[in-house]
Amino acid sequence: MPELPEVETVVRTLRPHLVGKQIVAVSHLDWPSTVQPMPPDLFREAVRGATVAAVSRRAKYILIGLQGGGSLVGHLRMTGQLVYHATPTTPGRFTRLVLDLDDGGQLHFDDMRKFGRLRYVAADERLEDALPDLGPEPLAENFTAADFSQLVSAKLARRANPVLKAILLDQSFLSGLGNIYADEALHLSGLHPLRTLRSLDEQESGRLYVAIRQVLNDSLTNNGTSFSDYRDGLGNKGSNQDFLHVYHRTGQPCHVCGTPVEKVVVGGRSTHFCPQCQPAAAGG
DNA sequence: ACATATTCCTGGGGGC
DNA sequence: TGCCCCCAGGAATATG
Repeated sequence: MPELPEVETVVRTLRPHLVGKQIVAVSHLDWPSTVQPMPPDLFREAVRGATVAAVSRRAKYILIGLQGGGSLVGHLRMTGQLVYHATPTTPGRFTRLVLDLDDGGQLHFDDMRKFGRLRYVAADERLEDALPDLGPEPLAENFTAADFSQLVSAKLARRANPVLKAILLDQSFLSGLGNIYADEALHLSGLHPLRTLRSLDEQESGRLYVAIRQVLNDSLTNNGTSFSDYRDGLGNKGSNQDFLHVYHRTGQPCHVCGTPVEKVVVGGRSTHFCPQCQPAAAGG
């Protein structure tokens, strides 16, 4: 599942191959929902002739800025892959969209499950209006422990008290974490996923902040987690799946204490934790 | 405000 | 071998 480190890796690997290139045609588009809400014909028309000015990331969104101010806003969801091919390549079984570039290369959007999107946002539309409400970037240099603590306080001040797993998945609270890194961050910080936000003391909040940044940075170093479908912008796997501590390790020994990893469902999401390293709050 | 269910999708795994 | 069922899950949406 592409989360912040995976999307950032895609952006970094695509950028040198896309910036300055002109999109000469949309040569394949077999799933209209991929470019919704714009009808496929209008998408082809809007994108044809555009030149890529920049490739960046906001939360789990891939932003391809175009000269003239338009943008392509991509989200890989579960199984999406945005891959640059240096030479024309026959669309695969799961290729939903192909952009032909003026260097003879192509940008393929492959997506088995069809949840991914690559939307065109016109120059006269505000990019922030095209994106949902998104919390801070956890890896931003100016995002400090104090900022995180403030974020928690603000949430609590609104009479909210979600469980930790749920709040870490809430993109409007903090952006970029998904199921893998939420579980990994809670394990690294020694916090049970069903602890509530209000139950955190200052030290635990600090540990969680450090752990979030640690698991994301570690995964970036490993080019992301290729647990199943994730590939970078050149089609290569990451290696962070070899270093996960709890995610998808149900029943296997905790790397820290040897206790079998447990799995529960929180908010409809499978949640993995070590009952020894991540004790439940006293009293339940 | 939060929890839960539903929708979108399809490959793959478990059960028989 | 081959069904059927159900699961995986990010995010939007609806309902309690």
